[in-house]
Amino acid sequence: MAYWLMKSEPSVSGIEHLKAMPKQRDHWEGVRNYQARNMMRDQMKIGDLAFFYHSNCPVPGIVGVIEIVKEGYPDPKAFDPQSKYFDSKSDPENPRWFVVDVQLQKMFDEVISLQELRAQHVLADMWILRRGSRLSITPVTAAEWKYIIKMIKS
DNA sequence: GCCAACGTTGGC
DNA sequence: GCCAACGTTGGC
Repeated sequence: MAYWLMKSEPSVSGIEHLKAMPKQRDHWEGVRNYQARNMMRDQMKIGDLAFFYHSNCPVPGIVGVIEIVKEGYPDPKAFDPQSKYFDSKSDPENPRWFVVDVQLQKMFDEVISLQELRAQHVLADMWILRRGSRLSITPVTAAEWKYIIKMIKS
């Protein structure tokens, strides 16, 4: 079983949006980066857990835990000309973009902020904390996962 | 294949 | 809004 961190902008689709969905479940749409695509298409497995990260907002940080409940399949929005995620170069016969389905497992009472994460020296090598890191889906090690889980404020 | 120009991300 | 760091595009 693997661990991940998945970024989303709360103004576009934050954890509250997922919480409001039927069964608190939704597909993770709109990823248009090949590295992140490859992870969704090839590596994410049912039962994997991911941190839900809010980016580009007043207090960026980890706001909850989600579980992968359906493995990679073509992103339907890439074929929908009405969608902002439409990609004319994505051929249904050979899809370019993929999604996974996720389900909310835990929403934290308080955000574990980027600032707090940066203050933990043991997390210095974490992907999200590396300089210039922009990738929207990144792997998390088991050690990082365990450490961050202990930072949840109850 | 190189690389300049451009677009995007995302913290601050 | 600024801007550093990346990723993508397209001419050559």
